[in-house]
Amino acid sequence: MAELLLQSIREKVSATDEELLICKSFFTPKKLKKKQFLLQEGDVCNRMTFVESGALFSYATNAKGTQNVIQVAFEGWWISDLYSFFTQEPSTLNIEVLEDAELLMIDREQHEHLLARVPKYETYIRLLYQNAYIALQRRVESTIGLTAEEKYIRLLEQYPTILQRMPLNLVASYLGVTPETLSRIRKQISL
Amino acid sequence: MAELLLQSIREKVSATDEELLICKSFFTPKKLKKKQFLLQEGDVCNRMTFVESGALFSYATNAKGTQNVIQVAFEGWWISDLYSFFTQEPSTLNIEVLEDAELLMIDREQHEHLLARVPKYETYIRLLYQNAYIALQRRVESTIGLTAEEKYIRLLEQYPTILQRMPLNLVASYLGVTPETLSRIRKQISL
DNA sequence: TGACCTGCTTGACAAAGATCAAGTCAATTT
DNA sequence: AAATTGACTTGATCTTTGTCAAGCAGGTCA
Repeated sequence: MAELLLQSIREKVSATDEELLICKSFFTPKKLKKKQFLLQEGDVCNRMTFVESGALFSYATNAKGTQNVIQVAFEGWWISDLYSFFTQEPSTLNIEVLEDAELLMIDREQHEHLLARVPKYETYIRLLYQNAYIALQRRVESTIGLTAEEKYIRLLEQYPTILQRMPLNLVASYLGVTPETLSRIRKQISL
Repeated sequence: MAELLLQSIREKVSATDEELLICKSFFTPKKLKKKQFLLQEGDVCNRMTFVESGALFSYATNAKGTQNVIQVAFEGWWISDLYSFFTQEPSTLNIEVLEDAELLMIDREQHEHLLARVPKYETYIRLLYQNAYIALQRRVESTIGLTAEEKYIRLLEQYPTILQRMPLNLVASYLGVTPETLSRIRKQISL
């Protein structure tokens, strides 16, 4: 049940079968159903999670009570609140299941052990962060520099999957606009 | 001339003096004056840069021709266009000097060599990315979820330095608002 | 079957922020 | 000293987006 994780590691580093098996042994599987929570605001995030199948999303709730979608993770991606994970402070995020999911989880201690024991794992994690950072920076660029319509079009181009698998109110929240505005933008574009 | 870099490494990992010297030997120093460019849109970013002193900022230019500040790097921080650095595609960003700066630069080949030769360096880089990712995620959260005024106040709280060392039009651009709006917000708050 | 969600759309109106144009003040240039 | 430039502010107006209220279609539940 860790095919995707091992594949993800192999894509980024050249690990031996033995190293892969060691990695695998550090993870705990878990299944969650749609609408269940992997993390709730106020709790400490004590695991990093790899999505083997299904989909999850993380969001923050602002002063007005509106959800802001921070991240969406489909199969093959990781999700967690790294801030809470590393500081051990209570999280300000919720992580909710979007589609029934099979997960692989690793706690902080095991993560540290694995980093020390398998250098290839450290390289894998470094490359993960690197790519995640680059992707986020592009998101910041489009968030601060584009109109709602431009942001939507860019999302369509870059992550068409998101739109096929997420309800539009979450897409709106990911873009930082209201569902009404997104609805009007879509109408506008289709004409 | 690499005191800050070595200090930054020591803060994150326990490296021996020998390891630190090896790291240092892989970097090339360079000085740039205010308003000079470290990278121009269209060029490939072939170095990662550590700021020993001074300050730089990176920005993208959108369709309307407005600058969008992506990152600001004061002494002790890194700056580069990682997307271009790793893909070797032309950059869409400019990196400009905000205050006369002393830099330490490493090209991609040297970076790979150093990662392979000094495992502590890899750990250092991993932790850098990790922290940068966490910080960016918080920026995304405030960018999509808050009003202009709330964003400004949060910036004041989290990075008061930025406001003391950056002209307000760049702060506005960092926040994704016009200089006029920022000016009115500041007036509003001070009353 | 009917009541009830959920996801999405539409309309009227309000608010936030952008744009355009002008003006101030201090620092720099000539 | 006069002219220029850069950083910032102000006012009037326009555009974009948010808010509130309502409605609809499809799926689910009892």
